[in-house]
Amino acid sequence: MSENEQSHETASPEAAADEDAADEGNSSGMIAPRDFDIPYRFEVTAKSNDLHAKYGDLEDGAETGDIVSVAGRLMLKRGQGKIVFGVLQDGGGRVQIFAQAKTTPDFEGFSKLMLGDWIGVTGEVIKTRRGELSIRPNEWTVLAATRRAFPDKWHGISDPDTRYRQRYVDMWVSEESNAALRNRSRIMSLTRRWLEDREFMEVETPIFHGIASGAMARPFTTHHNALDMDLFLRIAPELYLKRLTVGGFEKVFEIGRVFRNEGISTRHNPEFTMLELYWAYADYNDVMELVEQLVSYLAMEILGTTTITYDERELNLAAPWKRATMTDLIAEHTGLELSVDMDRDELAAIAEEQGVDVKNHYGTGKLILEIYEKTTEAQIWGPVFVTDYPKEVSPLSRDHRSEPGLTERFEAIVAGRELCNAFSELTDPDEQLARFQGQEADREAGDAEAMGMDLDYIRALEYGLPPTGGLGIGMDRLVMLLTGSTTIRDVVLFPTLRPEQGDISPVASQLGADDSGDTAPGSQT
RNA sequence: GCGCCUCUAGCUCAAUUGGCAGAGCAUCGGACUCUUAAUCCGCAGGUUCCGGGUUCAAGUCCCGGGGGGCGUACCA
Repeated sequence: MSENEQSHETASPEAAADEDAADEGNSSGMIAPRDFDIPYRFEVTAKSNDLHAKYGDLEDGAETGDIVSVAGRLMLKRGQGKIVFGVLQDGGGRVQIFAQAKTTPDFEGFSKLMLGDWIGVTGEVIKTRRGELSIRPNEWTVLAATRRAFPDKWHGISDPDTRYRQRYVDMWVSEESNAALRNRSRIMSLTRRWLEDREFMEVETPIFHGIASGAMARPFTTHHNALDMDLFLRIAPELYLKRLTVGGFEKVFEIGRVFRNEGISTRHNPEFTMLELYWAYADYNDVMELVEQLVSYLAMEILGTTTITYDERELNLAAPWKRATMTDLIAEHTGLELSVDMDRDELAAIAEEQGVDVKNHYGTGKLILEIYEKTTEAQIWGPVFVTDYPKEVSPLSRDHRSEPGLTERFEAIVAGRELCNAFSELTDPDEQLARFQGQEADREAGDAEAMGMDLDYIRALEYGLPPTGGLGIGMDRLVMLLTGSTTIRDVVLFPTLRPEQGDISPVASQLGADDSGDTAPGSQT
């Protein structure tokens, strides 16, 4: 690139003499428009963290003669008369800009930059006498002039509402937010590569489903006009992925958004990211090994260790993880020896004693699950593979090879929370049909989350599904674990919130009052 | 859904029993050639979330509404 493209002796910002705008600057946090020539591109040759890595050992006062171009946001500024110290933050970190009056073009303009302005700086890598690695600008240019005051340079934003609504600011002023969100991206990327290295193939299945099935949850409903039909946003990709196994894709996975119309909490966002994986010829034991290896690999890559601290407690993610059956864990935590073969009413009485709200249609399997969730699950720090779930609560899992009434299903519990759900898949169409019918009965008994009957899926099974191990991992929760986040909103870029009311943008308010109300973009079709 | 908590300047926070709405940072003006949240001097900045009520007087108390947080229920 030529010098002309990125460098112009920056025009002094002619603050608009508009008095309204000036008033705004004080009362609303708005900054009057400033007049800069903004280039169309800027050639960056160095990132701050690379500079620290390369030049960290320079002696105080050293000059390198090396010219670099950096770009980012001006986060701090310290005027010192004929020197201005700026701190530029880019995608990697921060580096100081050492601007002297005698060497800096338009020094006056530089000293008037606002915190939050984007700038591009070209200059020599030096270390100041006081030992701070710096760029001494030969050229600089504004890349974006902020129209809004940045948050407190020390405290940042603490109001959670503002952090989630204005993530684009939170990301700059909260290092923890920034790191967690970047690590989320790395975890997704590492997971994909790890699976691809094991010959799993990534696929994309429909998000619009005619039937809400594959999990137990309330769906979101929408409508397609041309087909004049209601559709559900998927609650799980499971049944489509197993159709692909029927179709001969032996190792498939999907990482995608699923939608559940349920409560919002520190562990729940209405849309969240699920990894599902199907592995022909494998069983749930194979899947357990895969999970513990994947998670310990990710911990090593992200944190450099498998011994992590979460919620102030230590957690060892190194493989292999403990395996224990649900009933053994209940016995361990409560002393209760339970079995799906017990008398239903006897079990119901025990469940009531444990505080379970027993419904009439609950069988022994559902009662055991309820007792487990009430007494045991949250107590498990883990990681533990909880195995052998009752058949009654596992409509897609294959019967246990040796334990009647149970299935070959497991969940991994880490820090008292479900991290994944997996099983040896049910492959028999007659049995699957019977399980769906059981779900229909539950629905009629008032269970709004019962699984929908999917006859095309039954037809697919009629063509033959080989033995298959399947897995679903809540990726948001995995990211929480590996980033130390105790709320899912800290690992979701834009968590679901109620829409904001009122005057959000003074810039938009300049539009005619008639235009600003209910005419949302896209509302006309 | 329900319960508890919370909302004050652009940001972070004060304001005693109900008694003149304040500070730091940012902004604006000034000083300063090695700062590190620079420092120093000065100016300005408010629908105390919204709407009612009680009171001589409401940021504060009461009622209703809204946003958010936490817990709980459902769930991953």
